[in-house]
Amino acid sequence: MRGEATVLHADLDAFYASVEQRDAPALQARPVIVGGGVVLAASYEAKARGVRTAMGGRQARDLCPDAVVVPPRMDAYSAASRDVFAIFRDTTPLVEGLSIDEAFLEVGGLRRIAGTPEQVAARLRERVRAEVGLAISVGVARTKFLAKVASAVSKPDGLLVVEPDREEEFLLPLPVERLWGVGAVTAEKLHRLGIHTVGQLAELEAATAERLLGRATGAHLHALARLRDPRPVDTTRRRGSIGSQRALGNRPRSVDELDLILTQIMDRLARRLRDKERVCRTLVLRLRYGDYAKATRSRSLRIATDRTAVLLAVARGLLAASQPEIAQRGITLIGVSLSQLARADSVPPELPIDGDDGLRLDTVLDAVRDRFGTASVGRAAQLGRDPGWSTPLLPEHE
DNA sequence: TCTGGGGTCCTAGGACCC
DNA sequence: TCTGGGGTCCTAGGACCC
Repeated sequence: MRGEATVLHADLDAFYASVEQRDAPALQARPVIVGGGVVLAASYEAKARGVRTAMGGRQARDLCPDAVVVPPRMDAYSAASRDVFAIFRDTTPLVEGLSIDEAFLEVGGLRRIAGTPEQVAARLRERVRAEVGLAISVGVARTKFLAKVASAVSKPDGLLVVEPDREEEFLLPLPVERLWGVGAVTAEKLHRLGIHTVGQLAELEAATAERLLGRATGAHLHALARLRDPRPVDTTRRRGSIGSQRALGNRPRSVDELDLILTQIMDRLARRLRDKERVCRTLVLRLRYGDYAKATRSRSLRIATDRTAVLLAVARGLLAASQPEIAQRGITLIGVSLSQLARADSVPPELPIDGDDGLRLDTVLDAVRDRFGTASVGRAAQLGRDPGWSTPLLPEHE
């Protein structure tokens, strides 16, 4: 006995590009590409010409020379996302955000006040269109996974309900690439075994899938292919990490140049941390060398923090340790992500905040001034405006 | 294909503790 | 003194998603 189709997956269409077309009438009905070096988003007019997300800008312009290329306006997208999520939450309290432009909504309890899930979905689409000016596709199904596949199949500007007794008919003929979690590598492994459809994957023994794809991935994908997805809509999920990165191109970078970029990244990240009233305990430095091979270096602190100066000191230590490798191989990307996030108020405020064994704010300010000139001190002062940072927060062996 | 920027989850070895 | 099992944390890497 299967349950009812009460999960909505709502997914804005070509989100960044649609916001650009909404805000600039001249762009409407024209191919639009957001992002220069790499395609961040393409309007459906551009997609029709073969332009795809993550494609190199050069290739995209070759495919679609008359496309309008616009730089991303993250603030506008964040604002549009907030507006849409407000409508989600006005529809049902049971909203699980997945990314800036998509969410799951559980609407099973709304029948008496708002109608069937399909009626709720139709009204949601109308409201997003009327109040925010964007097209949104919605899939409705018994499970999150099926709802997500349904919204993807319904695009653009679609609504698709997968009734519980039609699930096999809907899912099994689809290519395995449609499974949420099957990318290029996994698809290739499956193809080598002659598996191209979800139905073929479902016919395997679970143990076979696990041997082929790894225990967790194999078991998970095999369960999805057999229509098993017990995950409920989870409204309590919070972000587990935040990060920031910069692609650098191929030219050589001096130690000072890298340090400046790292300082900017840490400044931004720590401010985001504080804005969200969160602290982090683990810092991961991400590098991509001249040959585009990736590496990570991480350090966990004894005590979670949101202090720019502490985090910057840790990041600088990791970067310094990587400097010989960077000098030898070159560097094309630097990034940092902060993880093991917790609520800021979970760290007792009386923790030691001003060590006496080095690393004082004024030392950092001096260093910043020496390196970048007095013009940078303003920002450096702001970046260290919270005086609470010290070596006691660093790992003991530092 | 000469390659963004933001995330999630899983694997695996070693340290360390009981 | 030696051996063992179980659990957690740290670090590094990889696949995948939008």
